[in-house]
Amino acid sequence: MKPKITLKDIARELEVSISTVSKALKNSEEISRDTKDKIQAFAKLYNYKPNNIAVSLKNRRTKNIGVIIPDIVHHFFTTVISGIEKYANAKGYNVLVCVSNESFDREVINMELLANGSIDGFIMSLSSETQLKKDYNHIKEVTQQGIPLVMFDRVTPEIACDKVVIDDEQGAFLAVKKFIESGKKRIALVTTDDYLSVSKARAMGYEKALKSHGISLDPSLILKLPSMEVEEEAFEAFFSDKKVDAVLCVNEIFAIHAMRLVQLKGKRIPEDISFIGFTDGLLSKYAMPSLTSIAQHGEIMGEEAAKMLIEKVEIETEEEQFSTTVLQPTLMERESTK
Amino acid sequence: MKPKITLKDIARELEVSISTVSKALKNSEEISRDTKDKIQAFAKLYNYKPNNIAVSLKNRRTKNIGVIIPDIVHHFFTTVISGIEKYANAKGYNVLVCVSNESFDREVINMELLANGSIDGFIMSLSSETQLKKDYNHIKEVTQQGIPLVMFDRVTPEIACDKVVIDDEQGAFLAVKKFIESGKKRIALVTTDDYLSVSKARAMGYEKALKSHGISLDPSLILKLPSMEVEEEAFEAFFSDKKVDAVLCVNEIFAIHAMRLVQLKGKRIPEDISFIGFTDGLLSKYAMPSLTSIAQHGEIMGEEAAKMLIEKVEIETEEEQFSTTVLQPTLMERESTK
DNA sequence: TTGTACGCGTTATCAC
DNA sequence: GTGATAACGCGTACAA
Repeated sequence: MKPKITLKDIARELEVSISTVSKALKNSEEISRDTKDKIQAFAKLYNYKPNNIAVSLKNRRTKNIGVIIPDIVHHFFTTVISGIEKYANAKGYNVLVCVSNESFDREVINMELLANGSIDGFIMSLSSETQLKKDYNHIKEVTQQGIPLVMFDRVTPEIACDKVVIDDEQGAFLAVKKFIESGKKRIALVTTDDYLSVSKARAMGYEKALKSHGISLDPSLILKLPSMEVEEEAFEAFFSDKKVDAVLCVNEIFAIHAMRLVQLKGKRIPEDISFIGFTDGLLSKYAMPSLTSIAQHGEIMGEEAAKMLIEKVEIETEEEQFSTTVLQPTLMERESTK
Repeated sequence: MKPKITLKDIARELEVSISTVSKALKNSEEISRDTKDKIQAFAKLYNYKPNNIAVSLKNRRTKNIGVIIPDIVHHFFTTVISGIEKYANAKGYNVLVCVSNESFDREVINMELLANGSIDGFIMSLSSETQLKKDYNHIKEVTQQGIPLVMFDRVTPEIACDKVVIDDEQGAFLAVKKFIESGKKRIALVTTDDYLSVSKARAMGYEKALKSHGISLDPSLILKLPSMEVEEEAFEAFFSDKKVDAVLCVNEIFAIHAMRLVQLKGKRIPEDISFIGFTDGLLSKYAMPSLTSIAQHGEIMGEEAAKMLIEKVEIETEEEQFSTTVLQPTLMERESTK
């Protein structure tokens, strides 16, 4: 009920001009000690704070950064947001989060909305639908307008911008290597369709690791799900059918699910069958048995992305110099392997 | 590269006035078909979109809503955000998420920042530190400025505003009732210190259920942790010491942890000891055995909060009529009870 | 030392 | 039918 006070209000009340007030509050040398004191005291009393919107309009800088992610319920993305928030807040930026919900349309709508002045730059990870359609026009428009963009995790070579990813291929490689070194022979891969950039890279790491250890690839040991949804029957069929002694899953949910299934069938983990999953989240940590997993270091990824973005936002030059930061995954060994 | 085009640019290019352009793009009747066509075509060609910041400044409406949560990595809060986003986006609002990280100072900073014009209203859940300090001045200031506020989950009677909570007491009551009806006698409670509003309510439901079934309260069966961090030794001590046949935990992490512990001690779940946890998240669903839990319906909570907020934001009247929506928790029965 | 004037991009009112 | 003007709140170059 006491609306925010403006420069104008102070000026009227103290019978000075608006610019005097403005300068006084910035402690400008131009203004006399006396008037400064008077104005500053008054401003503090009424708790004056400049209106962000007006400042944004004037500076053409919002101090907001827009984050577009496919999903907020997945642990990995929330850790990335944490990292972004941490760095951005420290630099005085707010974070505007929009969720595309894996939908191309929502991604487009959100980006267009935010691009109209609400933010100084974007950090985003592609929705699966976008990766499927391979339609990146909405993103190209944004970059053409000169709005800085950093992509993370789910990226595409079609867009020239800064990127932060983990070495997914290397992550899968490490996992398979671990299996082989502990004597496993029939190593399965549970993944999603190749249109997801990360799944593709992980599949490549899987193949490469087998090859480099002289094990030939058996395509029947690869289970490809159409999306990130767990499909009960597919799992059931795959695991009753195949004889495998190790399983690499592209996310922890697949892994937990599969572990459950084989345990119900009376197999022991890790003696009969070992498991490794991507995404080192709570599920991995608290699973029974706990799941060895490939940490994607989401928080670091977020910090790094925010750092890259803010650098671009605050720099003046027009030079188009983009870089890709590749973070190294780490294998977190737990009970599901040995 | 090609900076955003403005009304002024169009006006200059087409040699008409700015106001003509503005009206033409709003399809005003005042403007002739011809000029409208010309202007609209030009605008579409150059992909004109009004600048949100300028519109906000003019309307004193940002179409942004600020969300302040203690933690973004916890599943419950992300489901709430999902619900908020869903409803808010449908109504044309953006969601600005800030994380207080359970810190009083960050909560204050974030609120003050957003309150200076960046948002039309707040949705928030108190940080634990704020509940501990019982200092709500930053929130009072915001409401006194006339900024609408909806609190959810962790609320306080000290602030007059709309609220959405679940009936935590009832949730705990349901859980304990379930235990008793399946023949359990020595029912433990694993909770946090009382300053967390929800923990307090849950403890009350626990006591009430025992009492109403003629079981006397045994304080030694209550384990109080100082925070939401798992304290290994405290768990260890509690579960080797006490003889209990059922455990209610105020969050799923406590529950999973405790289940792990007793399983390693050779107890069978649910035959020897049953478990129920709050927060029906992924951990509950995928635990071994899966955890019976009290669903807090975060998404519905978020939608409801967003609905209440946007109603207040869009209504003109000054009447101070606040309401509290109490959602009913649901018991999701899984393998950890029977 | 203080005040005037202008611009950021938009919209609404009023005059021509 | 079209355009000029003021206003939203702020900051700053320039004038007094």
